[in-house]
Amino acid sequence: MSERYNIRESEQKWRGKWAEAESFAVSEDTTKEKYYVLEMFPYPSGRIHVGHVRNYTLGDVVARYKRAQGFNVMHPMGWDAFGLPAENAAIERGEHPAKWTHENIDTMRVQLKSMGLSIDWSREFATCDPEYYVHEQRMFLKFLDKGIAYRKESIVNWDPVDNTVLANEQVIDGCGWRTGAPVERRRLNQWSLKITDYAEELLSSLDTLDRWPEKVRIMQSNWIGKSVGLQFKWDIVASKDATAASADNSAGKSIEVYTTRPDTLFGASFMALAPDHPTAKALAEGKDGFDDFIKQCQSTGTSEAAIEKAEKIGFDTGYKAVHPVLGREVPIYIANFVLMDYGTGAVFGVPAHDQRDHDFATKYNLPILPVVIPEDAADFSVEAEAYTGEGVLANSQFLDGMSITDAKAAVIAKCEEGDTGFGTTQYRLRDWGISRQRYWGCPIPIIYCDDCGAVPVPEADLPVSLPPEVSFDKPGNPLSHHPTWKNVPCPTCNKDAQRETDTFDTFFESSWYQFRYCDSKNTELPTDKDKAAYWLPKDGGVDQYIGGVEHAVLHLLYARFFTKAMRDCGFVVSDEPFDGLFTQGMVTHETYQDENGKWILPTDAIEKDGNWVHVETGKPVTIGPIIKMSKSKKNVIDPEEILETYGADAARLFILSDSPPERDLEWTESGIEGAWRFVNRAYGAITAMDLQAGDESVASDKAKDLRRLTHQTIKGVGEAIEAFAMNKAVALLREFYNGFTSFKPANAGDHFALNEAVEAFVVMINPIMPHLAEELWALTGHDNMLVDQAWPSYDEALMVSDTVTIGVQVNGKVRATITLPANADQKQAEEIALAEESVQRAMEGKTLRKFIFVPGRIVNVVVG
RNA sequence: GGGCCUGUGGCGGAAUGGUAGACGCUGCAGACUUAAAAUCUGUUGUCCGUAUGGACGUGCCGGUUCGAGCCCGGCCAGGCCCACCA
Repeated sequence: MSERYNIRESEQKWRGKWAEAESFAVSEDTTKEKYYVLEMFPYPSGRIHVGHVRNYTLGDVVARYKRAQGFNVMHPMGWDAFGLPAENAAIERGEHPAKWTHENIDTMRVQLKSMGLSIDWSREFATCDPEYYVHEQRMFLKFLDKGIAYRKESIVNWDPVDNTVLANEQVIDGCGWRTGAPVERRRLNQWSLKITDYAEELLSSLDTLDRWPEKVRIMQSNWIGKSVGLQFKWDIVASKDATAASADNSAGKSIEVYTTRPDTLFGASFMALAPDHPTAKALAEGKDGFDDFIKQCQSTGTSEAAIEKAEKIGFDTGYKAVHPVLGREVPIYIANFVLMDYGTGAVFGVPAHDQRDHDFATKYNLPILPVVIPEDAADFSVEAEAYTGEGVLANSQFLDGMSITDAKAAVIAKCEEGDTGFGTTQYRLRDWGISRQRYWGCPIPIIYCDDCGAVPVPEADLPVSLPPEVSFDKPGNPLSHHPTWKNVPCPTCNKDAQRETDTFDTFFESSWYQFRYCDSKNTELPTDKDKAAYWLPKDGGVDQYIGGVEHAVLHLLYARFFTKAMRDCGFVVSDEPFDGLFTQGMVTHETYQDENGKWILPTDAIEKDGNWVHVETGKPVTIGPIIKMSKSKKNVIDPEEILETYGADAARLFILSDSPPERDLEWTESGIEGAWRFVNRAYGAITAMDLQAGDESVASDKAKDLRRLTHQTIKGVGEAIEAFAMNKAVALLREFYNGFTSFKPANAGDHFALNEAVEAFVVMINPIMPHLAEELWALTGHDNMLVDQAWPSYDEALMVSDTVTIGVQVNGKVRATITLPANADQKQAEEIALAEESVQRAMEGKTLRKFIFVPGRIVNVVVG
C-alpha cells in the first residue's frame, strides 16, 4: 500500500494548474462543434448550499464530458445579484445592498471554485453592475418603440406595511410573506411587457423543445392556458319591478359573454357577472343588500382552503338577459365565483353541465336543463350533479343529434352569421407587470414631465444608475424618498421633471443572461450578434440548461419570451433560449428536534448507544421526517465543511451516486463517507499497481475478459452520461473498478489489458472526480494534463464473447442457467438445457409442448 | 375540481418483454492489528430445511404473452403543480 492520498493538497494543486493553463477559457472556433452548458446562476445569498453543489456538479459532468468528446464547450458563471434579500439585509444590519451583495459574491466565488468546476471565469458578471443593467435599460427603450413595453393601470398586490407591490408568489394565504399583513388589491400605473402577444408562439414552439421534460412543457402549456370559444352579446332588458332610475338606463344595453361550451347554449338558465364588472355596478348600485353582498365577496380569502369552502353566492340584479337564439329571458346575477380578469368577466350558467353552475342553480332554485345526453342514457340524471362527459345534443333545436364538437361549430357559425358574436381564442396568460417599488433593482429609464408625459431617458444619458447613498429608514421605496436623485430636467422641454422611481422585476435580469455570457464585456450592445449566433444559433439555444423545477413557469417562460422579443428587436437570432433542459431534484436530510420541539442542526445530533442525543446537552433528540433542506427546519449541511473535510471529489461522487439526478437526493453522513473512502481506495489501489509495458498480441482468455469489460464500460458510461443517468455511470465505473483491481496480470498481454483498463478508468472518472483523475493520470506516467485528453473510444469487436450464460425456464420459471457457445443453434440449446438435472426434475411427468430459444437471452421449456 | 409523477430488500436504487435486486449504503462473520481506524475476504430479499434444494416475492385485482417490475384495463397509497379560468 502506498502513501495516503493528500486530498487537500492535490485538489488545490490541480485547480491551480487549470487556472494557470486557462484550461476552460473558450472562444468562438468554427472548426469545432460548440456546446453551451449552463446551470441556473446563483443568487448571492451569502454562502453556497448543497442544492448549488448538486446543480453545478451535474453541469460540470456534462461540460467535462463534452469537452473530452472534442466539443468547444462554454461553461460560464455569474450572479443573479438584484433582489429583496439584499434590501432586507440593509434594513436589518444597516449595510448597503451593494456591499452585502458583492461580499457574498466574493465568498461564494471562492466556494464554487473549490468544487473544481470547469468554468470560464473570464465571462463572469453580476447583474447588479451598471455595465450589465444598462443594456436592460436600452432594451426596454427599444421594447417601448416596438410596442412590446407599455404602461397601464392594473390591479396589483399591495403590502400596506412595506408599502410595496408584491408578486403573486410573494402572497401567502392572502398575506404578505414578510409582514404577514393582509394584501390589498390596488390600482397602480405599472410598466408591463406584452408577453400575451407571444402567447401563441410560446405555446406552439413548446413542441420544438423535445429535449425538455414533458412535465415542464405541460406546466407552461397550462400556464399559457389557451382556450377556444365563443364571445357573444346578450341584451339586457329591465325587469318589471325595476324601480331605481339608474337601472333603466342599462336596459337596452348588452353584455359580452365568453364561453368554451357554446354547444350548451340551450341549457342556459342564468347569467352571472363578476362583482367588479363595470355593468354589475350599473345594474345593482343602490339596491337593498348590494353593499353587503360586495363586502361578503371581498371577505372571502384567496387561500386554497378558503376557495374550497367558499359558498357560491349571488346577488339578483332583477334584470334579465335575452337568450340570443331562443329569445328567452334569464335572470342576471352578480356572483362571487366569476372572475373579472378571465374572459369578459361575465358567464352564462348551464347548471346541467357545469358543477359550479349546478351548485349555484341548486341554491337559487334555477332550472337545470340537460342538453347533452350520453350514449348510454339508461340512468342519466343531472339532479344531483352536473354531467360534463361526452354525448349527443338534445333539447337544442337545430343542434339536436349533433356531437359536442359539431354543435360548438354550429353555434359559433350561427352567431357570426347574425353578427352577434365570434369564435375567439383566450389565453390565461397575463401581461408581465415589471414595475417594483424597490431600490435593489434596475431603474426604469423614464422621466415624467407635467407637459410631455412619460419621456424615455435619452440613450446618451444611460445608464440610469442607482444612487449609492440611500436610506432605508422609512418604509416604502427608498428611491422615491431620495432627496435629489429623482429630480431631473425633462429631456424634451427642460422643465423640472421626475424620474420613474420603480425598478424592474428581478426576473428581468435572468431573462437574457445566457446571451450576455457570449460577450460579457460588450459596452455597446447586450451581446455581440455574431458571437451570440455562434453559441446560440437560430435553431438551437443553450445545449444543456440545468436547474430546479421550481422555475418551470416563471423564469423559464420569461426567458423564452425575452429571447423572442430580443430577436424581434434585432439583438439576437435565436428563437428559443434553452435547447436541452434538465430539472434536478431537491436535496433532503433527516430533521432533528430537541425535547422542547426546537429544530436542531444535524451536527448537533449524535447517536449514543443506539439513542439520539444532543451533542452538548446529552438530552434526547427526536428524529423527524426526511425533507428538503431548509434553514427554518435546520436540516442543513454546510458544503464548505464538506469540501474541507472530504474534498471536492468525494462530494461530487456522493452527489452523483445512487439517486437519479431528477429525483430527490437524501444527504447522509454514511453516503459521503463511502464516497470519500472510494476516493482514497482508488488512489491507493492504482498507485500500488504494477503497470508494465504490455503486448496486445499476447491475449489470454482473462485478458480478453478484461478488455471486454473495459470496452463495455466505455460504451455504457458514455450512454449513461448522455442520458443524464449519472448514478448509472457511477455504478458502471465502480463495477469496472472492482473488475480491473482484482485482475492479476501474468504476461505481457495481461499487462496490455490492465494498462488499457486503468487508462480508460482514469479518463472516465474525470467528469466526476477531476482532481483525483488528474493526479492518477500524472502518476501513471502521462505528461499532458488530463483535461486535454480525449474520451476513450470503444471497439464493438472486443465486446463480443465466445460463450453466453442464459437462464432456462420451465413454464416461465427459471430452473437452471446454462452456458452456450455464442453462436449456438436451437438444437444445441435444447440438448444442453434438457440435460440439466433441475430442468428434468421440473418436467417430471409432463410432456414437452414447445421449446423456445431466444439466442443470448433465454430458454423456455413449455410442458403440460 | 383539473393535470402530472411515483410505488422493487433494512435503505438509495439497477433491470431494450427474457436469469428481479446490478452498483452502493447499512448489518453480520473473518483476516491484518497490542488496539482502533483504514484496507482485504466472505456474506446479506422473506420463509422452510443441517444440506443438495424448495416455496414465496416488484402496492392490490384482472388481462395480453411461451414468458410481465416493464404492455393493457380497473383499484389503492404517496407526492408535485395548477385551480371558482366559464
